[in-house]
Amino acid sequence: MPTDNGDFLAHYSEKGLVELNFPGRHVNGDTQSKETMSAEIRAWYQITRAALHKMLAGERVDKLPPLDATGTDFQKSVWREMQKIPAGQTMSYGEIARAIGKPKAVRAVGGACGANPIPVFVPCHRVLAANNKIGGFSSGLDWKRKLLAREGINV
DNA sequence: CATCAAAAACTCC
DNA sequence: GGAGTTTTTGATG
Repeated sequence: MPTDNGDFLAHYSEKGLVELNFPGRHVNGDTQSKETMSAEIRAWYQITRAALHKMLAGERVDKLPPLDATGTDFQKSVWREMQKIPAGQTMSYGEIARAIGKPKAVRAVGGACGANPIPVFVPCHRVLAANNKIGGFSSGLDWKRKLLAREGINV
């Protein structure tokens, strides 16, 4: 999946987008050409690519493919909560923890963010530490800063 | 399978 | 700096 920032790699199941990888972390082996994909996945691919371009351009994304992220109940709660963060805004790990009803699970929230298989669409980059510090990012802090800058957020 | 220990992208004093 | 909370993960019996 080519973008202005490199080639992303998407994984799909029968139910939707399972995983999205940043450029440079390619695990080759079981990639498929567009020709051998089902029509359904080709459609998702188009939507995914369009949404990705909008994200990288800092525009609001109106359409996303179905997401089929796998994880524990706790992780899915965290990811669901993060998807509710509007573009251009941030939350702290503590706020996420409160939002899912476990105010003291802040540390665990950090872990769930790190386990997020679909960065950008599940906007873990909009989650900062409590004192407005950048925290960490699984695919590199450069990406986090870049994505935040695109949305007009400065750290 | 059940249990235990250790670690984590945090927070608060 | 250091202690505290929750969850996940890998080792062990």
